[in-house]
Amino acid sequence: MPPLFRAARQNRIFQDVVDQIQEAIIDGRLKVGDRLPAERELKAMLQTSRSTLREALRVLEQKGLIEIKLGMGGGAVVKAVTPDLVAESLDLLIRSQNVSLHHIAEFRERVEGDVVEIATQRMTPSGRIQLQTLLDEARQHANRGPEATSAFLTTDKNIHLCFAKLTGNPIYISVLKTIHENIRRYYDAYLVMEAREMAENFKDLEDVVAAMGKGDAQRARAIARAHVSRFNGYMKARERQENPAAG
Amino acid sequence: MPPLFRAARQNRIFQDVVDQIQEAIIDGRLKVGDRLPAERELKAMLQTSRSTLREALRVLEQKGLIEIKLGMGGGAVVKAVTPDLVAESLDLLIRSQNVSLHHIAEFRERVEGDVVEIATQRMTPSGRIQLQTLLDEARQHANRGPEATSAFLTTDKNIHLCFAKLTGNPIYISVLKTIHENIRRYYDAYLVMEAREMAENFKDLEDVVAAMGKGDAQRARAIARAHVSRFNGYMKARERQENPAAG
DNA sequence: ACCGGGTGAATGGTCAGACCATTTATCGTA
DNA sequence: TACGATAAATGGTCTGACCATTCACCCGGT
Repeated sequence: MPPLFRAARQNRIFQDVVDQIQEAIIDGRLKVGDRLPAERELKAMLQTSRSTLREALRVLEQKGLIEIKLGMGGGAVVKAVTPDLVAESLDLLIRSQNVSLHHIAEFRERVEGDVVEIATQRMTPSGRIQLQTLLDEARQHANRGPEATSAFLTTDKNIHLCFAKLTGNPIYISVLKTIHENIRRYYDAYLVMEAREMAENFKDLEDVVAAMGKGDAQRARAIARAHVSRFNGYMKARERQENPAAG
Repeated sequence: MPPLFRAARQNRIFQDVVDQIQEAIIDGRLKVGDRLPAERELKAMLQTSRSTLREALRVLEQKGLIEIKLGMGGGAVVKAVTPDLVAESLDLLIRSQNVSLHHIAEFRERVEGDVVEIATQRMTPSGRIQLQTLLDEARQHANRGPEATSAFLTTDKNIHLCFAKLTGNPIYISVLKTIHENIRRYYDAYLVMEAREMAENFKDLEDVVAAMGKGDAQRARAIARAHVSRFNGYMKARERQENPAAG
């Protein structure tokens, strides 16, 4: 077996270290949960200094590839890559005002429609049960009125994520997770739903699931898209209240 | 005016430094193009050591918030936040999740359709010119036959990215960039197009652009989707040749 | 035998100071 | 004036030390 790492050489040595470890993770020589050698060992393996090595570890940590724990028995552990970093970078884009809520909304509207369409074709018995459970949950929150807005939104999100899981396509799952993480910030900041709005939205969800149950993918798609569109409408209305000039 | 930075204190000091500088960038106290003080000055301002400061700079660089240049007159310069990091992290996610070509293809087929539909509604004069130029390029590659497969694929990619830019939605831009980067890995590995296939594909592109020119968004969408679907068909065929059992 | 606290070792986090490599400005000379 | 040598500014790397946190182990008391 070849050694896990070779000596690091390049203009920026830490970049070479990053590349080596990242490669090892992506092609599976390092698996999730594996622990990297201690810094003082690694620096010997890579024939570099500890500061250089640490800069590399910082980058890998920021990329979400490893997690570093303190103290004895701590160290760098290979992490499962999650949509978190995508969400974070999207968040940065949004906050630096290069992406607006409108952009996310436009994207989401179509993606959610697609997801529901595919999910309908791949419905499973256990999926039916999960959706029914989530739907019951949503109904209860909706009945409690505006004070339960946050709880309702959480269940709403979980229903959409359940659709995504039904597609079995990890891209849809990651993309939808990312969107919901980002969009939720706006909802929490601005959105308190009126009882009527909650009822409307709950009915949307109910209708989507019903259409999915009948295997009517196109109808499910259309309702889902309208559902998301309605949500976006609420947000636009709230935005106009905040900043009428933008309307 | 308050000092730009305060002394850094927290469990992980470098994290505090990252936060401070990031805040300064996001809320506009540091603007794009601004140059940060030299490391030896910054470390004094933040009352920290140079190694700690440098770990923070590595993180900010990785986040795409600053760019660091060597030599005299170099240093850390605030960068415009671009969708690149979103694309990169999405890429990481896809690569580490063993996402199959099938998953990418399924996603791409629908997204490309959406993109073309939106782009049609937002066509610009300069967009028309760019597309026409790219189309001419593609025609030339197609005429050269199979040996020009790679060049044709590159132009094909550029045309799709041009569609994405026309949407004006950075999310579509980063998503499409990522998709093409990932899918290209498969194409380069397997795909050599026959002359007939290249001709078919070129005609698809020509038809899409024509429909877009007439403002027929739905027709453009349908052709684009079929175009991508055809591409995916080629790949599936090639996969079967490699591994008949999977067919 | 068991429990609890103390203690030390492993490990990441920080620091200080030196030197190297790259880039640009400056100055002197042809 | 033009060009080349030189110096200064700046990031990149290295070394070695010490601090802070965590956990396993051991010892003593019950």
